[in-house]
Amino acid sequence: MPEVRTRFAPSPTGYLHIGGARTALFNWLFARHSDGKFILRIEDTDRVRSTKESIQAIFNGMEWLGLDWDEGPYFQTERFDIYREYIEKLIAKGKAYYCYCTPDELKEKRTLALAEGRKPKYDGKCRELGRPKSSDPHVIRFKTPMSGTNRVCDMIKGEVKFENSELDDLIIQRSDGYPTYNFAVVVDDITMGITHVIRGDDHLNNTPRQALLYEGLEYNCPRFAHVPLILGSDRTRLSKRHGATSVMAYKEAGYLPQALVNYLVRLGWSHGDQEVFSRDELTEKFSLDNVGKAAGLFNPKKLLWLNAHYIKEEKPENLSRLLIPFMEKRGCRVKDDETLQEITLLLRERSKTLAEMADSSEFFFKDEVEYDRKAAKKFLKPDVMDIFQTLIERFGNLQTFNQDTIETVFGEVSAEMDLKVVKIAQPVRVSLTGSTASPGIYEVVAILGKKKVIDRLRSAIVFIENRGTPSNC
RNA sequence: GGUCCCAUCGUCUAGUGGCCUAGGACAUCGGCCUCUCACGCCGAAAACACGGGUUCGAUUCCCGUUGGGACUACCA
Repeated sequence: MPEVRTRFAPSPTGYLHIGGARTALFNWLFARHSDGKFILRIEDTDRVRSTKESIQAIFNGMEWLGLDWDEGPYFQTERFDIYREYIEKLIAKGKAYYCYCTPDELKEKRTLALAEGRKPKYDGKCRELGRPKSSDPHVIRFKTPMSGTNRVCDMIKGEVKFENSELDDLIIQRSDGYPTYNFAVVVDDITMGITHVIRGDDHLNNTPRQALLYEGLEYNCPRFAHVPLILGSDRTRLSKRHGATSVMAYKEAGYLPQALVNYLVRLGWSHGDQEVFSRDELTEKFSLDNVGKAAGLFNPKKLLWLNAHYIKEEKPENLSRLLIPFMEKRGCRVKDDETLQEITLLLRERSKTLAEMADSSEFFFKDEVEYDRKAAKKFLKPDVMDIFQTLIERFGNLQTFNQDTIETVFGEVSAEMDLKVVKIAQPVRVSLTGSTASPGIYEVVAILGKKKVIDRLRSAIVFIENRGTPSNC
C-alpha cells in the first residue's frame, strides 16, 4: 500500500469557516489514522478575492483546532510554471486549444441558449477553428470528449455516473494567464501525490471534469470522498445568516477547540452510540466507511453541550489560564493564581462557555457589588439586617476562616434565629454576589475572604437603610 | 429549467433482510438531589416521507412519486 496523502485546499477569500474546518478535520483524521501525510495548499488563484488576512485567518483556525500539516503550505500562485508545463503538454497532444471568443460573445450565446430552453454550453467554435497561439486575448480550453459515460467511484457516495455530453470544453487557462480552479486542482493533486481527495459535496459536480483531466494528462485518478454539506437551521448552506460560522468566532465566544472538533466530527460521522471522543480515540477510530451520505444541520445547542462537557473535564489550572483574556475583556485584572483556580473549579460545573464563566466570576473581583434589581427587592429587606449584623460579628470572631467554620456559623445562626438556612443564604448571596444564583454560599464566602465578606454585608445594610429614602430608589 | 446528490424522533445518528415492541445523544417535559443556580441521577414524549415491487419476511434491496440540497462563471 502506498502512503496515504490527503490535503486541505481552501481558497483564502475569508476566514476558516465551520464547513471548511470539518473538511480539514476529516482529511487530517484520515491521514493520521492511516499514518499518512496531511498537506495544506492555499488556492489563491482568484486574485481579486484572495487576501493575506484570509491566509493568516486560515492558519490561525487550523492551529487553534490542532490540525497540523506535514507539508506546505503550498500556494498556487507560486506554481504557475508547473501549470504552464502541463498545459503545454495538453496542447502538444491536441487535447487543448486556444479560444478567442470574447466574454461578451459567450454571454450572449448563453442568454440566447437559456431563452430557447437549451443547455448553456460552450458551442465549441474555436475547437473547430484550430487557431494557433497569437497575441490576441485568448483562453485555453480542454477538449472534452463529446460522448461516453464517466464513472466516478466515490468512497462515500458510491458509483456516480455522468454523461460526457453534458459537459463542455472547460477553460483551463484564463485570458490573464492564470489557470482555472479545476485544472490547477488536478495538476496539484497529481504533482503532490494526493491519494485521497476528501472534500465537500458541492464539488461532486466538478469531479467528472477533473476525472477527464486526469485521463487527458495520463494519470490515474485519486480516490474521491465527497463529504455531505453542513446546512443551517433553514436547510440551506451554512452562511453568515445562520450566526457565527467562523471557527475563531467560537474561540472568542469561549468554546474549547476539543468541543468544536468533537462536534464537527460527529456531524456526519459516527461510531456506534459514542458521542464523546478524545483526539487519540478519533485518530484511532475514524474511517470514511462511517461517514453518512446526507447533509447535516448545524445544531448550536449540541455544540454547547459538548463545550460544557469539556469545560467540566478541563483542569482548573488550564481553565484559569484560558479564562484570563475573558476577564480582562470585562475590565477585571486578574492574576492566574490559586484563587482563580478555585473559582474555575467552582464554576466549571455551571458554565457552558468561558465567556459565561467570566460573567459569573466577575463579582469576585469587582470593588462594588451591583445588585440585580429583582434580587435586591426580594431579599435585601429590613428584616435581614439583624442576620447580617450577627454574621458580621461571628465571621469577625472566626480564627480560621474556611468552608467548615463558615458552614458552622450558618448552622448556628439558623438554629438560634429559628430560620431555615435558605432564608439566610439567599440574602447573603445577593449581598455578596448581587444575584440569586451563584456557586455554593460557603465556597463563595470562603473565597471572598473575611474582609470582603464583612465589607459587602455592611454595604448591604447601608443599602437597605437608604432604600426607604426616595433619592436612592 | 438541466445535471448530480440525498431521505430513521425537532436535530445529530445506530441500524447493512429476521436480533426492532426501531437503540443512543442534544433539545423539550416531569421527578429526585439541594443553601440558590447549575451539575448529576431517574423517567416521559418523540422517527423508518409516500406508493409499488423482490422475498416466507423489509427501516434495510429495486423502481417510481414527493420533498430537500448542491452545482450550473475567464470563482474556488
